[in-house]
Amino acid sequence: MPRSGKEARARLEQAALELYLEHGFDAVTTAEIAARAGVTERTYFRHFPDKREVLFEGERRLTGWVTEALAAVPDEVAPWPAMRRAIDLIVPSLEESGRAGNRLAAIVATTPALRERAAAKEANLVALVAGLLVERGAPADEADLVALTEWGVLAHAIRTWRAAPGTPLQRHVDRAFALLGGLAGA
Amino acid sequence: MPRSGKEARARLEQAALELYLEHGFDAVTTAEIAARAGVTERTYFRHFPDKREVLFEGERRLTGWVTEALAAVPDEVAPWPAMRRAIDLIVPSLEESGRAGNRLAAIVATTPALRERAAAKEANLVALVAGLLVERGAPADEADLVALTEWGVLAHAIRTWRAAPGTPLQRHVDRAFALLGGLAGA
DNA sequence: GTCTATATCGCGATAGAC
DNA sequence: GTCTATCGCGATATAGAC
Repeated sequence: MPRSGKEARARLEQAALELYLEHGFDAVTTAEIAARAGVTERTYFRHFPDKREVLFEGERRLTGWVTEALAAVPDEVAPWPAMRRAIDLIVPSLEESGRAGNRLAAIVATTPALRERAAAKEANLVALVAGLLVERGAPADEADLVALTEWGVLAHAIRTWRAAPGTPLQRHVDRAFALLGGLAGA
Repeated sequence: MPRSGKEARARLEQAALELYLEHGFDAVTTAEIAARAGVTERTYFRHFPDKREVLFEGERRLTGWVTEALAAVPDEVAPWPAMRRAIDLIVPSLEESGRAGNRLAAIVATTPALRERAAAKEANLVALVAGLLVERGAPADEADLVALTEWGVLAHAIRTWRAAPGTPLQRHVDRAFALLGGLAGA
């Protein structure tokens, strides 16, 4: 058996995803996940703090994308358009991970405990974005509002995209921003 | 000891709030809460599905306020201004429950498990609002975006209000909407 | 109301990896 | 040899079944 932590971690992720899809989140025990991954239950908890977290590795990648995207926008750009540009930058990555995202969303949507975790992750992301905007020189007040609103728009666009996957995500994003501009500007 | 369910429930709430404040959420067991409330642990779980929910009774009241407020706005009013008016209607109630809200926010902010629950509650509220807007005749798409954005603005205003409690909440709300209008409209 | 499953975590020992 | 991941065992508390 390979001793490298990475492999064990990857096998645990894979095993968890399969089992959760097969039997539903609630019907699966951490012991079963560990068994399928070929490690002990104790090892599971060394890699992941609880039964849920194993599903949110993709979310960690997302935080990386957001950070990079915002860093790629010149500091002179004001918070609102800066975040707007950052969103355009991460849209292609989001579009690529569409399949995996859908599969995950299906499990999460049906399980209250997972929806809680997902909601918290999103809140953390918004807080992260607000912090990054403040680092760029934005007032805390404005940074908070911009992060909250624009991330909300992106999340909304992703939802409408899932409902109409034929259209590119970027189109949905543009449409959502235009709609909001018309509503909030008046 | 009164056997009426309501009283027991209220004592459980009180006991939980005290114990969580005294020792922190993690250091308190449901058995201790039940003991202080003078009931058995089993009774705790009859009233609340888990260790966290006992803290979110206020949130339930909030959903009631929101529903009533939206119902009080004539159906002819378009989604965005309707929600805007509904927010103005619930601001006084929010302002009254300011103290309790602050005490609760302090516990929640320091405990990841509670922040998860709070984030999920907020997401549920947004979904509820979107549903109500759809019932009023709004397209699902627009309803989702309006609920998300305007509730976000309100949440933002509550945050800035907590940071500057001298100013009335309504002032913070108006300011936040004006700020968003300037940002998103351009 | 009792009983039990199971998620979570602490600790000392062991065994691959470098 | 020194890490560091894993193992094996045990303890506790939440949550749900009967």
